[in-house]
Amino acid sequence: MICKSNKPRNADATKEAILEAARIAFSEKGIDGVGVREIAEAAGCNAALVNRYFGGKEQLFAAALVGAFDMSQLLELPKDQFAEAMAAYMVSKRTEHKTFDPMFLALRSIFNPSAMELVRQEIQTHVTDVYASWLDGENRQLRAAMIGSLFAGFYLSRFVMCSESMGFEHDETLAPLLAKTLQIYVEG
Amino acid sequence: MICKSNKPRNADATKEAILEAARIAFSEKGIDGVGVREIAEAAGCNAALVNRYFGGKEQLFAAALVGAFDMSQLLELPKDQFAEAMAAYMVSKRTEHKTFDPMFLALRSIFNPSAMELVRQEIQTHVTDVYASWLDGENRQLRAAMIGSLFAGFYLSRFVMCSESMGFEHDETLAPLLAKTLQIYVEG
DNA sequence: GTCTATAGAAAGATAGAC
DNA sequence: GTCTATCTTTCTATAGAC
Repeated sequence: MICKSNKPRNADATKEAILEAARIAFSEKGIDGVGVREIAEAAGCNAALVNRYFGGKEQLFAAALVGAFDMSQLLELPKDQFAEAMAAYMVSKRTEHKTFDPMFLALRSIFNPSAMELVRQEIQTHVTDVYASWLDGENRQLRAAMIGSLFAGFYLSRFVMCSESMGFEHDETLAPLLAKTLQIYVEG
Repeated sequence: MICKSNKPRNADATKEAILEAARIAFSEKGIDGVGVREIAEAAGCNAALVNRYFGGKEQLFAAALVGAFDMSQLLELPKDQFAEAMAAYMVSKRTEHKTFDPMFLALRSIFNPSAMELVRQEIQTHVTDVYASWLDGENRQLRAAMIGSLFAGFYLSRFVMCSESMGFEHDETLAPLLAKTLQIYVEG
């Protein structure tokens, strides 16, 4: 039996283990679909420590969200290659169980009002604003938001709803369709 | 005080009241965000009747989903007017509290595995298949799914996440952007 | 630093009274 | 046909032992 008696351990290590377990659990089930007991168990510690170190479930979610989105990779490309590259990235993306997935982290908790506000701010600052300042021309914020919106809809259809019509066997026709769409938002 | 003693009422009327209350409650909070007690209260009856008449919460959700999607309006248009008309519809769409909204009904419950399966089938049959058979050319299923995906992403950004960048003040620039995107899927 | 134990609230479902 | 009462489970959060 593990974790039965008081462990002589490092608080930072425990805190990090809880955070990592939370990122995975929230990605998989959303903030309302997982309990602190479950997260604590995955982290190999007691549920009381979750509240001890993070103050509560909502604050744990906020901590899990910090730095989740990193857009730097794709935005290093020249603008005339972006649409095709992002389309290729989208169709090649796969999801695995029991892993941290920023898009799932955001999507699966977006209907919880408190979590939604946290997600909204994080995405605005670390996704939309970043895309907007990378774009040229008019209506950058709007076009940046449309890129994010397209990605979210795609994720929903393909990985959440598991629509047959968007299955992996259609990747070769899907990619150019996505690229054309993205090109509209890049051009403005 | 209302509904305190046994009411001499019609079972069909009660059942219908529960169903209507469920459509609104599920649209607003999703299947996991609302309890049967709350739905029963809105319907003006007792919580026990929900299970009595529908068998349980999940079956109530299934009943609420039946016939929720009706795409016939937009598909009466000629194909060369569709993209613009649908874009206009999308930007003009508003949501009110305490109303039945099919898109919210689907979206807000899609992360519940049982509800997701029901939603998936309903959308496949009554949305994607309908669009697909209306479209011409190759890859109809995929293009139809992309139209739905775009709509879902738009709904998420604008009405769920309430992104500033997609606020109503941008409708005039948003509409042509959506229309161009939709035109890609109509043309194929 | 970590755990046990429990308070307190809310949920889904059901048996049975009226 | 409708309601009351209750069983059972599950959840967040916390007090306090070790």
